[in-house]
Formats: sequence, C-alpha cells, structure tokens
Amino acid sequence: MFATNGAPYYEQLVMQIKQQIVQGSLQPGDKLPSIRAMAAELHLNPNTVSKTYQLLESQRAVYTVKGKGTFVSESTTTTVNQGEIDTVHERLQNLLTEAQFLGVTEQQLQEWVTAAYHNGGK
Amino acid sequence: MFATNGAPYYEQLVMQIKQQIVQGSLQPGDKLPSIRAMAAELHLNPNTVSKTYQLLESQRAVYTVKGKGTFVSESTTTTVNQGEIDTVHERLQNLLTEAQFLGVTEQQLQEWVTAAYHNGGK
Amino acid sequence: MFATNGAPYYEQLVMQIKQQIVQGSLQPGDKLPSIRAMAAELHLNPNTVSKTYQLLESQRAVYTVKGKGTFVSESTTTTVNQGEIDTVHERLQNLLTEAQFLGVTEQQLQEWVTAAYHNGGK
Amino acid sequence: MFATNGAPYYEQLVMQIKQQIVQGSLQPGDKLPSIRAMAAELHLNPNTVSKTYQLLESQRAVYTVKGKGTFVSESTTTTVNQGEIDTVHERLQNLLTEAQFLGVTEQQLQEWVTAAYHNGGK
DNA sequence: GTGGTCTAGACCACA
DNA sequence: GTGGTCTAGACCACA
Repeated sequence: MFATNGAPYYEQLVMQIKQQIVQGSLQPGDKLPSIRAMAAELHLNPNTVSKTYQLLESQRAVYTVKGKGTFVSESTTTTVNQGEIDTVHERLQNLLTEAQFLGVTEQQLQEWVTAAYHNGGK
Repeated sequence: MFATNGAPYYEQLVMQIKQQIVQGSLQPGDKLPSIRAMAAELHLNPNTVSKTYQLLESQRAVYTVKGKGTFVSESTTTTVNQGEIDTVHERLQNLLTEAQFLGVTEQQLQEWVTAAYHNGGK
Repeated sequence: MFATNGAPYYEQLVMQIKQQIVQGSLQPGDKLPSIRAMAAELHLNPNTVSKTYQLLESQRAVYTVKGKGTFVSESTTTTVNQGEIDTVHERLQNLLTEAQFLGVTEQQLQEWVTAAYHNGGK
Repeated sequence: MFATNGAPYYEQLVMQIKQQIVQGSLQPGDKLPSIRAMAAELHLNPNTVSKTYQLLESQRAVYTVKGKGTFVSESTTTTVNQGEIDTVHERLQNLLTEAQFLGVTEQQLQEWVTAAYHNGGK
C-alpha cells in the first residue's frame, strides 16, 4: 500500500496529497476524505491520518473546520517563506550531489524538473 | 559545527565529502584524513566517522587500504545502478512538489540544477 | 465570512457582539437582530446564533424578552466575578509569554492595551 | 497536577516550558528532561510529552538531537514573524474585550503587562 | 459524522 | 538512554 522506503506513513501521505493539490486533482475548497475514511481505505490508524492532516494544516495546505471536515486551502503560495525555500534549496543540492554521483546527466535532471512542472511530477 | 536539522551526523558528513568529490576539491586517489584526525577536527565520536567512511566505501566512493588509510575512488560512475537512480528521481519529485508549493518557479529550479553541475552546488 | 482559526462560530460571534458593546456601537437597550435575521445575514445555522445569544445571556451581556427579542443589558460590570477575572488574568499571562517569545516589546503591548480601552480595540 | 481549564495537557505544558524560558529558569542550551522522565513526573503519557516537545520544536523554542535529548534553543526571537504577531494581537484584543466586560480597569491591565515583563508573569 | 485528545504499549533508529 | 513512529481503542466537543 505504501512504499517501504523508510519514510513514515504520515510523511508519504503528506507528499501524496500535496502532489494531488499541485497537479490539480485536488482543487481549493475540495473536501478531503474524513480521517476515518482515509484510514480505512489505506489500512492506517486514524491517528496516523490525523497527524497527516495536522501537518498539512500547519503548512497552510489545508484547513480544518471542526465537525465538518478538512478542506484544501485557497492559495498556498501567498506568503513567501524564504527560510523554507532555503531549506528546499539545500536539500536539492544534496540530492543533486547524489545524482551526479550516480552519473545522472544535467540534461536528464532538467527534463525531470520540466516534467514535474508540467504534469505534476508523474 | 553541524546543522541540527535532525539528520544524523554521519549522513551529513557523507554528503559533505561527496560534495567535495563532485566539486573536485577531493580528487581520485586523494587520502582522506584518518578517522581519528577527522573525529578530532569535527568534534565527533570516532565511531561516527568510521560509520561515515564505511558508508562511503559501500557506495564505492572511497576505498580503504588497511594500515594505509582511506582514499577517493577512481571512477564513481562506472556501474549504473538504476534502482538508486529511481530512488533519487522519486526523492527529487517530492522535493519539486515542495518547491512548487513554496512558489519556486521552474526557471529558478533550472538555474539551481545548472549551478550544481557547474560549480558543485556552492 | 468567519475566520477559519479553529474557534467555533458561536464563539467568534460572541466576541464580535461583545466588542460592539464595549465599543459603544451597541448601546444598552438596543435590540439585537432576530436569530433568523442574524443567521441569514451571516450565513449561519439559526442554532449557532441561538447558542450565541444564550451564551451572551448567561454572561448577563444581553437579556431576552419572549416574543419581543434580545436586548443589550444596562450595566455589564455590576457584579464583579473574581473567578472569571482570574481566568482572564491567567489567559493574559499565557498570551504575554507568547508575545515575549515573538519579540513584542513591553511598550508595544502597553499601547495595544491603551488602544483597546480608548477605541474598542479597532 | 494540571489545571482543568479545558486546555489540553500538551498545550499547558508548552506554555509552562515557554514561561520557564522567558523567565530564565531554563537557559539556552539547557537540556529538558527526557520524554519518559517528564511523563513519569507529570503522570502523563510519553506520547503527550512527545507532542509537547515537537510543538516547541516547530516553534523553534527547543531543538532535538536524536538519541541525545531536547534542548532550549539559543535565540528564539531572531526571525520576526509578523503573521504570528498579528495573531497574538488579535487574541489580545479579544481578551481585552473580555477584561473590560468584567470591569477590569486599564490601569490594572497595564500593571499585569508590566509584571509579565519583569518577573515572567508570575 | 467529524476532528481532537489521551492512554497503553510496542518497536525502531541513533548515541 | 533518547526521541520517533504506529496501532488499538476510548472519550469528548462541535455541526
């Protein structure tokens, strides 16, 4: 059900939902499945899904209305957070170093970047 | 001395040495500092440095000659490991999703990739 | 219409009406809109507005005359409730700790207090 | 052990630790009790303490070194976050409205603010 | 129905 | 020893 790449379930699920938002298959205002429904579907404990939703909320990707549900936020790029961008830049540099080690060409990487921006990374 | 970003020390050190190799400040055949010297310099436990060198060796980035020391390998890109490339690709996609969320433009990312390939990411 | 800050709607509405009373835009004796009118105007469920009015009434801020409507009370500060004052004091201390953490100066806070007492906090 | 004011345990504990930091009884670099020790002392579940520490870390008040422990951060006011300051300001206005309702004088409030800044709110 | 909190307790990685 | 993850399952407030 989930990749066994060492990343915790809640992190994998955060990324999965973020990708759906970036790709547009989840639109602003859309309601996410309830914690219980998502947990049942993915064979996860409700606590794990709850943690996922709270993480997404802390990142302003979704918002929660108690008793109603969790919804995709309107605009997720309003406030530019330079600190977070720097962190992503740093992690990217580490990853690019790895890629160079494995012999991935610069052209291949540029294509991956282009692909990510034009069809949501899939 | 090391970032408190949650990543274990040995992992941060692996990345640091890999960057030096990719950048060329460490050349094939160059001798790495001894485990004790490196540990003293970085205020790390020798066990941590030892684990670092073992990790680098397991990835063919360096090789160890008993009694002589640890040296940078000749060519690190001879054997293409598709599995590892796929892993890097997957992690890149996650990172690109994050970047898009933060409003980083495709052009900015292309520049980061170019920079990484032309001056080692620094 | 209402902030999605996690606070339940009825609580936000209680605060909004209280502010209008403290500011003086709602005077003692003034009639509040009917539950149905208020609910329609704010796109809320009548039950939510009803709960709001009941809460305000339980705090002596308004009183209800059956068949006539809900009105702002004459004096809201007659009976000093030390227990509630202690609660507010405690919550204030928590908030002041937060403010200090964020680097808000004592002078800035004093100004905020002054402003709240001289123009209703707006 | 904890006040039964409705606030969740982890939130009360977050505030308690923040106050100790603002007051100076916890200094930058100080090690917090381990999750298990704190949980035992306060008769809480380790998960609840863990959530507390993670909240404090997400607010940069403490940092965690895996396997070593959780420590008070160096400077907690480096990056001014206007958004968070606005949120505190807003909550303060609500609280001041409550205080006015209860008949708390402006002078009394000014004294509370002064006290909070000169002896940590106690 | 919906999310939030909390306990009990297991298992894991890192130092 | 130390923090991190996860499950099972209970109870609560809000809509």
